[in-house]
Amino acid sequence: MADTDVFIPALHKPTSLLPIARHKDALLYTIETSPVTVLIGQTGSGKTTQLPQYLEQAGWCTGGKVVAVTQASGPLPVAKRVAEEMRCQLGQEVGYCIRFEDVTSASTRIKFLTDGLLLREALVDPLLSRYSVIMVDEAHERSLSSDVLLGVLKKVRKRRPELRIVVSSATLQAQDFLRFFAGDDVDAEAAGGGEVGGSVGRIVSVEGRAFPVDTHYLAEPCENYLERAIKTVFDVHTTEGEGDILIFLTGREEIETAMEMIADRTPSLPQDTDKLLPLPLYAGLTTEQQMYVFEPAPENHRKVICATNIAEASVTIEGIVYVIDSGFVKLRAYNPTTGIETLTATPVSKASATQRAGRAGRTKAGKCYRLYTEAAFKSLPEATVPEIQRSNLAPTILQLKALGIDNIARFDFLTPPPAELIIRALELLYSLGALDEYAKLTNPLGTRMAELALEPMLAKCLLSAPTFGCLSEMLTIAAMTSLQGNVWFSHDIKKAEETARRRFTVEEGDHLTLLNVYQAFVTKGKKEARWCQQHYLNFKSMSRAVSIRNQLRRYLERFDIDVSESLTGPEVLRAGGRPMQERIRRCLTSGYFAHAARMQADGSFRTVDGGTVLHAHPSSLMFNRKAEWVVFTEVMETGDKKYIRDVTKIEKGWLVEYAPEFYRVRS
DNA sequence: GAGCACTGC
Repeated sequence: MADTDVFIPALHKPTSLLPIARHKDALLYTIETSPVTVLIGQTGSGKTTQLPQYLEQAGWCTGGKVVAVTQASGPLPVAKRVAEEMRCQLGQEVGYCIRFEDVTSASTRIKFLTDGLLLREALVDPLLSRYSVIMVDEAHERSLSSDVLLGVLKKVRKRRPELRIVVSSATLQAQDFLRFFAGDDVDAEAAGGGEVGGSVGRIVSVEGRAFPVDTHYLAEPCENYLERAIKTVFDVHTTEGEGDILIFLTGREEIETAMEMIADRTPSLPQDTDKLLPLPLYAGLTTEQQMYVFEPAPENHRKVICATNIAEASVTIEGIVYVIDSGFVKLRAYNPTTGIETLTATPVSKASATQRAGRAGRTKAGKCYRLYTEAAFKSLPEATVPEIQRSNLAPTILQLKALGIDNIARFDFLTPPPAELIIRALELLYSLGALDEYAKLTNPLGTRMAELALEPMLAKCLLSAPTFGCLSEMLTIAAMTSLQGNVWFSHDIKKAEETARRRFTVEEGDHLTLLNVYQAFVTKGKKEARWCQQHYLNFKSMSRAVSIRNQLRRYLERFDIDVSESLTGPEVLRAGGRPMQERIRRCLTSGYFAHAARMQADGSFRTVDGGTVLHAHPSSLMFNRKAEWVVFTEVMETGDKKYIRDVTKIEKGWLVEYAPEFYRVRS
């Protein structure tokens, strides 16, 4: 959760002491004379907070121009700090922009925003003409949107030679970025390291302010890293000095096991030693639950934070002196042949392992214990495979098309995605009617789908809803399914939660149930937190659904689509007397026909081609109900099972009715 | 019987 960053104590140190201050003149000179600057700046160098201020002072904001800094996540804390340093009110000279919050004004000169948002701005202003400098922060993390943004900026630069691009990166990938922007430019190809460069770009290095970290490896590979991690915790605790411990694990289940193991073995500690305080940290926790890891340990206690990858870059905790690295991370990948996403524990990259170790050296010299051998470390890949090479590219391609980039194969990707990913995405977009047979964006369907902040299949449902007469309902369903599973409160409550959920159940499936939940929330629940608590619903998620729904409604109004708000009562939905629920299910079929499956005698499902066995996710109504044909919003493979989420009953005939071509090809 | 991390004019 992005707003956890709010709890990180600000580093109120004189800014003149930050390492970057010594490089101010050199940096400004490089940016002045070179269109692209790759800034190598370690954590604690001050690059994100100081450089924008230097640029503003140096006159890069004259004539109403703006310096933009894109962040992978949570621009608010950085913007807040810079506003404090500049002694201005947030939203005036310094502002930020996230999905539902535009805290900027006419006087904003430095704007922090997410890279996804800047890409969306390019839809309206393709040359991003209000910006004099665009800094892409943490570009080495290689998120899908920052990669696409860099490709777009490369194009923009050719038509706006005065634009300055700053790419902030870790050491490892700096040359790649420079080479990318240099393109065919022979000059820059010769660019060496350090502070030299060619005509297009230069690299500037700013040292960080981290303490040394002493890294330890296992002599022999271990069989069970969880067991080994716990042993290491107790070894550190009994033999090493003060300081908290951070363990990198792969997921919630592992974290819970680790915490139990620590608690179980704590009694074996000698009476007079300090106690261990195990704390969990993963994205699935609420903001309140995450807060504990930021609080100092009570007297005579040592914190042991059991975290997922969230602690690698997104969340910073002060006071960590010992890091224990399992060497694994769960990564999402997309299989273009089956169209199924997988979530599997994978060995980390060297870059990741280095970043994890660095977390031990933020307050003083620290130690990192890697639960694998040095040989194993040496055989790790240098960097994680960039998202763009392992994602469903349908949303990305739709966006690129909307930006006027028609030839996707020739688009300048930092690293090109595999052809199969592009082909699969083009096929899907064609079958949805977003692209024509020449792979051109259709109008109005394709252009509207690209503008909606929804994944393509859902966007298609929403845009075809008026013809089914269920627009208001589909707006709600689109908002609710975009939340991705945080609607119900955690499953430890079990029985009570099941009973609560049953009140909202609509037999035809999860989508209609979610619609029912939303309608109850805004009517009976009066959008109140207390009502949510009574019904085991996540108030934050429900409020977010309201925001998303409003945003989607505004899009539709802009498309001149009539949005009359005639919410259907649950009685009508449940009566089953065909009207609304059938129209909604037909509408869902018109967008999710590629996600259809048939239930087998044993309760599992098979895809239409019969090739893949799927299981209803235990959070789905269809987990313990009978259906024949269904459509679903998501399929994910974890462990050895493929789970479908948000499942709704349909009629077989509807598939052919709404996707004749798609199903003719396959039969 | 159960999901890494972010995010969208």
